Amino acid sequence: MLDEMDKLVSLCKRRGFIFPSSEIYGGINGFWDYGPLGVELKRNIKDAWWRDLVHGREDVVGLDCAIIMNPRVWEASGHVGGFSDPMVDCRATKERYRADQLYVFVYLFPQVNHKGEPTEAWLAGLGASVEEAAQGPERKAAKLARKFGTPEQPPTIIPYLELSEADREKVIGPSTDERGTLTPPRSFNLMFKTFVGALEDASAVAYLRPETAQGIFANFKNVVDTGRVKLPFGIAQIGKSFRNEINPRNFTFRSREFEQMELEYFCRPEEATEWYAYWRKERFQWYVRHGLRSERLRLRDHSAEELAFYSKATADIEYAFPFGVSELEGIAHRGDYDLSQHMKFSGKDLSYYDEETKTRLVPHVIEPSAGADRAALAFLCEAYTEDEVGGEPRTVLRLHPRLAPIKAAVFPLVKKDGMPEKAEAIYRELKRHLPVFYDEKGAVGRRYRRQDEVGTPYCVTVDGQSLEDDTVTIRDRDTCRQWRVASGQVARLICELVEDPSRAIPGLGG
RNA sequence: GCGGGUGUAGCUCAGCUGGUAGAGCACCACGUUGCCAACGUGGUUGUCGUGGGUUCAAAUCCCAUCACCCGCUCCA
Repeated sequence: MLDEMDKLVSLCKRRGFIFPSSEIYGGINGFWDYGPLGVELKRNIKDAWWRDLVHGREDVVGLDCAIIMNPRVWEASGHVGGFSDPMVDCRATKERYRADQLYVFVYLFPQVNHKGEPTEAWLAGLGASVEEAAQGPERKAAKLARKFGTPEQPPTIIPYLELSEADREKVIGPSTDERGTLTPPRSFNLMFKTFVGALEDASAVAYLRPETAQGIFANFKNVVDTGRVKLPFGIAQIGKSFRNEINPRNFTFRSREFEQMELEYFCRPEEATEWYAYWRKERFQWYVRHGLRSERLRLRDHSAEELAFYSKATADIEYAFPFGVSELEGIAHRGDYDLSQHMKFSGKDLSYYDEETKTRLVPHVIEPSAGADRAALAFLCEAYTEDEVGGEPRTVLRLHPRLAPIKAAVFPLVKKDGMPEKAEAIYRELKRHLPVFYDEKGAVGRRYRRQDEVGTPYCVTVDGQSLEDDTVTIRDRDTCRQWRVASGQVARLICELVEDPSRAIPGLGG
């Protein structure tokens, strides 16, 4: 029995939504390709976001930055320095520790060794603080004390990162009784590194951006100078980002190349809390409006301990995927941290002159940062449904019509009596306005089911009556109900339905 | 990165202790059919993940490698 995620992955492959990248060469971990239907779905998600956050508003402008930027951008943002935590592995037990959470306790026991020196014990403990780390070594030291006598004084405590190479060999790891099993700290930088220009030396190193946000901050002054924007205002960007994840997992959820939809909303410091509350609510509602209606959608505020040091408040919009509750979008109140950092590193003044108060200020920023691929995956998971029609099982993607890759399919009921010709004419007319699909093969029931499986919300069928009175039926994907409309009205009706499915009015005509 | 599992047709999978690769569904054509996965007939599809080794002979045994899944780790 396949679980829900397996079924969805299988459907995505079978119907052309998502493929493993470079599959004919065996694939590559953490990268995925969107097929003919997947690209439409993802594009629709991005379009919906752009339309709602940029075109539909008067206070947001768009931007499209280069993926490769001056490396100093990532020094200012903290990605080069603090982006990755160095890790230490235990060769004996295969445990892995964060190096900054390893402390070494050095005890001196009165019993002397062959050189006449006191016996040393280098015991590593693990914890976010020295106190927390102390427990393990204390226990081991107590054991040793029975053999070598009570330690002469409290232990010397050294963070593992500060140990010399030679001293590391003396350390007994938290999970062993053997010395020298810990590796040197190794850092896993999550940024993809490359070289700009022909020479592959240190001065040519550049990074693929790990987020789109910094491009917005780096262009803040340009937009203020040229965009005729006034506080409060936002700058939006959709684009690819890259993180060399240690362990990509869960289908497309954690990929090494992914697409972000980020908004940086700049405002006066005293209004920031209000705007944070606004965007926190607004972004949650956006997912609800596009079909994540169920209790599987959550809004979770970060606790004080969880907050990044510069953030005044952060909330995650989470979705209960089959593989667990995971983040779709984070809304962060980042204060003036980012602009201040770039002022410091670039030496440029990024403050804003407020005409109203006649003062200069560094705006605060609210950052709703969403993953387009994660949204696509959530919408697919939410839409995937198995139900019964006339006693037969059916797989249907109940995607919001605005997101559906194909908006309507046009069928002749059977392939004769001029029905195909009439259906094709309707198809061509519809295709001028919307992505639509024509199919005349096999039984009509099978064609309906095929469209259900890829989420096509409406099917238009030309039947015997169509040839007499020039009407056709429109079938609704979710209810399988049909109603009859004049064929000349089909295009307008489908367009309206895609924008607002609640307008469906069965009973027009007959 | 570590440990465990898996990899055979487009999808789901069978293929035993080595002996000429299969099923269901899907897909295509023709006929039939006239509104929810119908039927008949015919047909297409695979370097058995990849590379190497053992063997007269490897989907099957061994080694390596890649990918996916689960757990650990990580997720600024």
